This record gives sequence, C-alpha cells and structure tokens, in this order.
Amino acid sequence: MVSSMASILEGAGEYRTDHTLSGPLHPAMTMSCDSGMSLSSTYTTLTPLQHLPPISTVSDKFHHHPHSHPHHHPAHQRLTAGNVSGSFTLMRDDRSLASMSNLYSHYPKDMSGMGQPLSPLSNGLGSLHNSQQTLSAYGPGAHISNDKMLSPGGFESHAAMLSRSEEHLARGLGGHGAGMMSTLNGMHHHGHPHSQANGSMLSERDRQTAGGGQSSGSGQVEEINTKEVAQRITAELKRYSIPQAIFAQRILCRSQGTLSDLLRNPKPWSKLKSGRETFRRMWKWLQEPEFQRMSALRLAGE
DNA sequence: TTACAGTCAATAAA
DNA sequence: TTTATTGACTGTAA
Repeated sequence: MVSSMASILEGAGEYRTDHTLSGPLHPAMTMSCDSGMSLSSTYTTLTPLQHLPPISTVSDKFHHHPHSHPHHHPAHQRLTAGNVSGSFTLMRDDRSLASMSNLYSHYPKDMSGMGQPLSPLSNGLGSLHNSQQTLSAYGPGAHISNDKMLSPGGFESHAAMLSRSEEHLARGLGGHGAGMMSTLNGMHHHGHPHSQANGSMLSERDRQTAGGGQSSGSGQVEEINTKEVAQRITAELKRYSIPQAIFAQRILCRSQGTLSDLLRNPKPWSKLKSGRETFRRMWKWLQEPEFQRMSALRLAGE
C-alpha cells in the first residue's frame, strides 16, 4: 500500500522536466508553481465556480508581483492556476484515488486516535480559542455528505471519514478561512448540523493566540496563523508519510530545505512579506479535502 | 549601497 | 531515506 503512494508521489523524480510543454497532458490540471499564481493566486478558480466573492481579491492584495525568481522554474507556466474543483479531479482518474485509499488504510489508527488519546485535550481545547462558530456552521456533517457524493466507489469512504476530522479541525483552528472551504464543498448540500468537534489535536498547545491574536476573530481577511499551519502541515505530512521534499516541490514549489525551515521556524504572519504566499499555499492545501490534496500531490509531479 | 527577506542547494545529521 | 542547517544569491526597499 505504501508503495502505491510512493509511486504516486514518486513521479517526482522528474518534476521539472518540461514534458509539460511538449506534451500538454492535462494543461488545465497542471497547475504549477509560481507565475501562474501571481495573476490571481489561490482561489481564483474556485471563486468563479461557486459563490464566495471577495476572498480572492483579498488574498491578492499583495501579490503585486511575486518575485517569481526568473532563475529557474522555466517551464511550468500554467495560467489556469488549478481548477481545483475536487469532483472534477476525482473523476478524471480514480485509480489514483484508489491507491490513495490504500494509503489511508494503514492510518486508521492514527485517525481514530485523534479523538481518543488526545481526547482530554480535545475537550478542553475544542472549545478553547478558534473552533469558533465556524465549526458548527460547516461541521463535519457537510463534508461527509460531499465526500460521499463524490466518491463513486466508496473505497474512499473511509478516507473521507478520516479526513473530515482534520477538515473541520482545520477550519476550527484556522478560524478565518471559514467561508472558502464551505464553498468548495458546499455546492452540494449541507449535512446535518452536527457539531461535535473532537478531532482537535496538534496545535492548540501552542496557544498561538499569544503570538498576536491573529488566529481567532481576525475575520476572513487572510491572516494565517503560520505557527499553526506549520504544525498542521507537519502533522499531515507525517500522517500520510509525505516527505517534505515532495510536498515542498509539488505544493509549494519550494525546496525541501526551505520547507523544513518554514515548518520549524515559522515567522509570524505580520513579519512576513512575500513569504506569505508560501504559507497561503500550505493553508490552502490544508483546507482541501483529502482526495484533492492527494491528487494535487501527484498531479504536480506528472 | 546596505539591510532584509525568501529561497536554493549542498551537505550534515538522523 | 528524510529532515535540519546554512552559506550564497536574488529581488526589494530604504
């Protein structure tokens, strides 16, 4: 099973090869690193698909001109910044997903564990900061339904289940991102409001808040709690056994060393300049449903 | 030019 | 093999 994942990610070897140019396999899909982002960064594609108006603009406010270092990253210039829409992705080839599911399959314990061993934390923490209303709003319920809808074979079902815990967690923790995610999935219908957020785990102990109270209330603007994102990313990578190098390259378009540093020594959002983009990507990734995250990982490498 | 920021990439350390 | 360090480099903003 692991191998399957490995293979998926494996394609990495030649990420940067320019076959994308010569043979545009999935021109649309191949969202890549820099450049593409600049024009409208992050949620561009999403926005148009669903409602959710202003956010995109927000995120761009300072994309003035992301100094996309001209030095390398020669090819990879897909304007289409990634038509994220999960459903779409899913359909194009489920085999990948299938393999994904396998991957997940050996993590059940971890996932389930999330709510257990840490339970003491979750309880207290759950309520603690973040986890604001957002949680209850688009609780896990919603996602579940979506995931199910999307997953034809059902092989994914468990994956979905596993995921939601994180999902809402993310939401809860992040606080801000709030709307966007819901948009993504929300298109279908909302499950039953069934709050119950027990997934909490990593992060909280950081009482990030201390950092500068950027997390909670901050509104939808786009303050990202870097410390928290770093932790969450670290946790996810571990959970899925995704090496930093792969994630850095595929999702962030950065080198392993950079990611490592960012993860270990995240600078407060307020201190960041262009480096915010990197964190936005991480954050964005965290907000995506599993299958989407995974496909992003492997697509980028194709 | 100087001071930074953000990265890369080589390589040390697990 | 994967992650952590770190010196060098590039683009920006004084």
